[in-house]
Amino acid sequence: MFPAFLNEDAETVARRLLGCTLAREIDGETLTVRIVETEAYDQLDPASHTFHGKSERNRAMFGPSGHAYIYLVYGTNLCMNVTAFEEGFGAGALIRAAEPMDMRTAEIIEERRGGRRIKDCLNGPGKICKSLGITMDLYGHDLRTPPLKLEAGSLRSGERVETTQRIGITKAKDRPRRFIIAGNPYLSR
DNA sequence: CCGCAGATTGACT
DNA sequence: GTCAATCTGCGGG
Repeated sequence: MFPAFLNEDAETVARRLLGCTLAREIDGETLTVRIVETEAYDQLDPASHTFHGKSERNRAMFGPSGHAYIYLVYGTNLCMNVTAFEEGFGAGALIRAAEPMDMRTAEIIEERRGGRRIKDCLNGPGKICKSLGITMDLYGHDLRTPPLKLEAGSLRSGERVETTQRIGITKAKDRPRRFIIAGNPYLSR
């Protein structure tokens, strides 16, 4: 089932994406991972790409919710956001870390990443895109449809959400807009 | 184990 | 020209 809360504000979406899954179809296989770390960004936030308004690069963030906003950072890394809120307002949640849902997914990712251990393949936004083969081809992709589908999910018993400062940014660093499943082994850093 | 610098593209307060 | 929502490899202890 596709999540029903994506029209909410960025913080709510980021928080509620924890436990949801992403199913990526690639090379005849389906890789399924579960989101364990996110960050909220929106138009009112100095650290957001949408802070200074719409541009060619960020236009997906201003579109309807539930689509992929993908961007290049540091010239070498791609990162993916799930767009949030309503069309016209630039908001989304950066997917920062995930865990594999099954052994097969873990094995294929390790192979795709040249034998690197699975625990070092999904613990960072750039690594997720690389491990799942997410490229600019999927810019603006509707996450209801293959080859990249977002599915609703929830926390398991005993799991709880923790809120912290964001990571890797220089502006508005202090804002507590990072959400994690506390203690999960696949968190970044 | 740790810390640091290089990579490499595109947007533009 | 500067700097970015990062990753990786390398060198030192």
